[in-house]
Amino acid sequence: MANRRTSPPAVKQSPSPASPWRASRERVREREVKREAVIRAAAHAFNRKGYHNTSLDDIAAALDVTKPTVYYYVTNKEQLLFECFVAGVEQIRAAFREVKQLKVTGRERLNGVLRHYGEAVASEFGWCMVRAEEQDLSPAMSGHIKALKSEIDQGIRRLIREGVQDGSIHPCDPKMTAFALAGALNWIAHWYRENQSMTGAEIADAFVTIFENGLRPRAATVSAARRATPRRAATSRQAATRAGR
Amino acid sequence: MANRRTSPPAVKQSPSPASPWRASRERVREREVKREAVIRAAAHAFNRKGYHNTSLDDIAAALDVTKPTVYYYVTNKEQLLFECFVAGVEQIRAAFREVKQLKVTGRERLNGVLRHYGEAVASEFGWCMVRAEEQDLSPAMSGHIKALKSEIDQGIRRLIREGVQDGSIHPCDPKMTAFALAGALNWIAHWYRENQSMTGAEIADAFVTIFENGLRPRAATVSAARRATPRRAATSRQAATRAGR
DNA sequence: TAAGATGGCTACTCGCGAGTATGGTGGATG
DNA sequence: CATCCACCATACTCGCGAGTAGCCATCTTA
Repeated sequence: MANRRTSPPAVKQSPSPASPWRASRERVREREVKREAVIRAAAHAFNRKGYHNTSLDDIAAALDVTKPTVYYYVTNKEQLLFECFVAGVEQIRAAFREVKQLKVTGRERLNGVLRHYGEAVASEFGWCMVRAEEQDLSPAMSGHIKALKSEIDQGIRRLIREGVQDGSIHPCDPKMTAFALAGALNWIAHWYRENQSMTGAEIADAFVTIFENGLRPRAATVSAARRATPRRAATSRQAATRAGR
Repeated sequence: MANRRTSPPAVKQSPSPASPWRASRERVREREVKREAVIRAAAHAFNRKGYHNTSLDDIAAALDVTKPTVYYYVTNKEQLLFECFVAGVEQIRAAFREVKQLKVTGRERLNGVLRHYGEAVASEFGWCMVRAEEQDLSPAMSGHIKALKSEIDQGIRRLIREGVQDGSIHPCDPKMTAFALAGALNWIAHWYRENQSMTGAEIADAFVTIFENGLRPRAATVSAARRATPRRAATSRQAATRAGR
């Protein structure tokens, strides 16, 4: 029941071009594409108008189809929200896995996760991930969501503890600090919209810099000269995180 | 239409104890008490179950009355949310007024506001203040709310700028910093519930400390010794904030 | 070309919840 | 005592939106 992706392993190469299975596999793939389009349309609508103010007719209209068509791909509205949530959270879990490899200080690993976290929140699934309310979902799915959220929270706390241990993070209460950091990033979903002057990555960078420094002025080590080139940290990061640019 | 409190100036002393107006004034006062009880009950319900999952029958039941009674005191559900929002936001505006008097550094004034802010978010109206969605309200009220939110945002940015100017705050982008700080505090409304191990004030204190220090370790000035007595700031503050430092 | 599978649409049901019409009670006022 | 008003309940209306029943078109496979 949980896994409805009944598609076979689905190798990419087609050994016999005229295989009678080709058309069938093509159909399965197209179905999955359409299904994902429904999820994305839902995320987009939830983003703009909120979960409760979005009807399935709205979502269907955005796809130029009718409501029963949407129900052909998902079982109900609740599941739609859940899938959006999972899509968003998966980006963050990936960030944790990625960072786990690196052998740097705890603070740097934490920063890496926070940057991905911020980007994910600013992405199209950010709203759903952040604002999926337990009250809006059945107990079963609410449990799933709470577990996933807790996993992320614990992961952040762990990174904080490790950073404090290795001296790269100022001594602090891991629980409260995790709440503060995650809260600031989560809130991005409330005010950020595409077509803003900054990208999600830029905002995440800015936040990480703020968290690092704190409000109280620093000694001369990091002087005001840093403000002129705040992108320094960013550029050195780009190569590390997403193997690119 | 906007101001429905038609009660007269309502002086407290009653010159003629047997005045024929006494009963009338008493009634007006009782009506206001009941009206506020409705608002509080609504805030409580919104807090627990969310705005959309709370029916006016729920609110009425919590007060042991019926729905028409609720409608006798408020015009509609939307106004109910709006009043809760205003009640929450008023606490924060009060914090700004209070802090305006003090002649201390910008950072200290900012901290004062942030502490009140955090307390307000953790209070019973916190949820409504933080989560009043523009989409759930009519354009008119949505405009009101946006204006009030913007006022607070601008106030925080101003304090940050002043702190940077007087050297009490590390140079930073006021806009992004304000978003980060307010976001972290706003998020408290999502996870904090009464009967928690910490009070709202304690959480606000913890957050302010985290913001001040930042993640990167500080020089010996503020050493790990601070961690042993994190409540120091709290107790010394209690007398300060309410009734003025 | 027949038979089935797949995908989609039209046209419903149905419950929930916001908001209301109307009537009754009890206390203050003449 | 008659009346009026404040307050509250019973018993509705009514629209919206989630979810469904059942039919039609098209494509696949034999």
